Amino acid sequence: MVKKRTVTLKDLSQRLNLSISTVSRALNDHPDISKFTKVKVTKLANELNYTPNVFAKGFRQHKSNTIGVIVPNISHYLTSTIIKGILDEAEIKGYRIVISESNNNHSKQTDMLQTMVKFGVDGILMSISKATENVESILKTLNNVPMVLFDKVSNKVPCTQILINEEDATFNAVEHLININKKRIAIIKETENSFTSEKRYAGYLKALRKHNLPIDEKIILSTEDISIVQGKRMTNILLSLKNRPDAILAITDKAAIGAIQVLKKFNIKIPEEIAVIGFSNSLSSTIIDPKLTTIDQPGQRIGKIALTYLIDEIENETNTIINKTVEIKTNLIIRGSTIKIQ
Amino acid sequence: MVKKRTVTLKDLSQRLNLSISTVSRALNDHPDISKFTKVKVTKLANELNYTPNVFAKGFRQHKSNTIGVIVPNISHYLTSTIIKGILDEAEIKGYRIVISESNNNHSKQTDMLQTMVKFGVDGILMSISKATENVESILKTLNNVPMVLFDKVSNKVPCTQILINEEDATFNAVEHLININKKRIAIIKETENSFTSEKRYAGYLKALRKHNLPIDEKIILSTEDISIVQGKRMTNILLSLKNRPDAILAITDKAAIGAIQVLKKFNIKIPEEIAVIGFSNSLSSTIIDPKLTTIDQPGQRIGKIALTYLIDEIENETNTIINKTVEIKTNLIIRGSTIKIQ
DNA sequence: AAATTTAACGCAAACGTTTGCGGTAACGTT
DNA sequence: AACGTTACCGCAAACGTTTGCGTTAAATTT
Repeated sequence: MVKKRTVTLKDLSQRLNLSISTVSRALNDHPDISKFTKVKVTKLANELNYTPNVFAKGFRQHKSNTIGVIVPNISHYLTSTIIKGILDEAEIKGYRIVISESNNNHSKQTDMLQTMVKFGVDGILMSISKATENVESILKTLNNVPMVLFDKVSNKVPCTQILINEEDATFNAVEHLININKKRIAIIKETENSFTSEKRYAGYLKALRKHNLPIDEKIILSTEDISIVQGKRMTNILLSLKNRPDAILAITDKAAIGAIQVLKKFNIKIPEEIAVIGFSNSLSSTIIDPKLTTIDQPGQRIGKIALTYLIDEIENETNTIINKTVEIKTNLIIRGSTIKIQ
Repeated sequence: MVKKRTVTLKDLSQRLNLSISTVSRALNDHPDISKFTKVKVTKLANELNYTPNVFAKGFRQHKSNTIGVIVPNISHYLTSTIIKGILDEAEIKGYRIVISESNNNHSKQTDMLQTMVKFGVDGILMSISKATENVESILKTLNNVPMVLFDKVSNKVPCTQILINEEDATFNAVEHLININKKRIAIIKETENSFTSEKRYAGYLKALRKHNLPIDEKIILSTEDISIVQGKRMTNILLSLKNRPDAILAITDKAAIGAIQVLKKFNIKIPEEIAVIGFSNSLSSTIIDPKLTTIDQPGQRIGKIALTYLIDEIENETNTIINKTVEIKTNLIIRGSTIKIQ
């Protein structure tokens, strides 16, 4: 089977006795071309199934209509949901999406960035790996390609950032716990180098202070990698305290699920004895029993908005670095882990 | 901030008093070039941070080093895991991955395919949308670009297919149920147009026949969209039977989880009264209580293997359509929903 | 010493598009 | 009648790379 020759502008021009430039302009709806030739050209182009050679095009105009997405781990539920939003919006706007995973590895992240820039992406959408120290290296390899950060962001990087209002979100969650009469609220968070975790922690503190609740270091637990097993471990620690908490706010659904599993193991009544709140509204949060009260992050919206802002920067190339922060509202989803539902 | 001029072969050639072609050949390790000039050229290229213009390159050699991935829904756990495997392998082999979602929409799938081919991908990795009727349209738009199918495949499309051994997998699952002394095993499957569902159903039938168990249409249930709610609905139907099953094999973890939730609601003992098996080993399967016995599909391996085969076809362009089927072994993960664990 | 081979390099075309510039008619304006 | 406009269209260069072919000088063979 021979590789079918693709039809080019030259082919069209020869068949129509027109110049290549005229055909090109006709297809691009240039004002210099008469209505008559335009329809003639587009008609034949359709018939012959002409498609412009993207390489020649990109080559000429230094534009690929492609944007690169870099995430730590694509199989995280929120991440894949955000990507879904990005893909949807990209299709509408006529952009292609190339994806890479950084696996939370900083040097790999820089590599991916470089590969993408070399590849000629028009812009970058990134959720940065934790502990991204070397911000300068990012900017250098970026080489003026516009970028917007989402989800995992860092205010150290000068570019627009799409993130949920972490602080408000946890603040509301804690107030919800206080409303159901909880007075000793533990938190399971990440170690300090996580930007989002710190924000959430700030919301936690703010709520406690507002309601004049004591802040007890004993029930403020941090872990490096926040997973189900870590959630279990932390919960075991909390249960070993003489003065147990009456609620656990986990910075992550996974940790919250680990917490619930441990509480169930010890036959501790949820939410009567200890209530639990997670963060993300992941699939699992509706599967665990009792269902998990959690904070919904609208993944698809985040993705859509991030891409919208990026394309805006690309197409109105102001060539100045925009450094704005867009906060997305979240929603507290109240379920059985905080309020008994019959 | 001015857009930095990128350094080209011409720049290198001028600085070195060499011709462009010599520089090009030197960088590509052409035998015609002396060792001496080669090191001279590569040295300067590194110093000036030369990177070849991908557009010019792709333009010249009609190769993009990019492969397109089309999946129905990226936020399905197995799908995102497979993509993870693809990304890993792509990085090793030096390929870029562009991703699109078909949303199980056939015409959209054709569109994506066309966009990617136009974009100049070197090959396509696809998990086809259900009810892909028009196979010819796929082949036509494919235009000789190699493709391999994974996960959701179709033997109607002539190309290599990577899939798990659905039939064996369910066969083993059913035998496991029989081993724990279950005699009346229900199945919740998809309607006929799902290739994988039919394969799994075949394994179910095979196991029943082998062990001389009756096949009862009443406990063979089909649904269009196989989700948690459908799992619940089907389970309610099963429970309304005079002659209830003593085990439920769901074609999907989601449906199995729906089943467990309904069984728990009616205080039916799992697995003593009714055992449950799912399919996929999704995250949720370890979160539901009791944990779900399920069939593990090694997503990352599937992705890795699919890409490996595709690249093989791309690089040894035999130009003949390869039509082989690669079956990946699965693993039955036995958990609390079939065997009581203390 | 002449002829042939070999090693190393340069010339220039080609890939398909876009676009600045120039050209030619036809038309309208003084 | 001479001039300026306008509407359309073509010429040709340019983007950066690869590659067939030609060239030259040195090395080798006869």
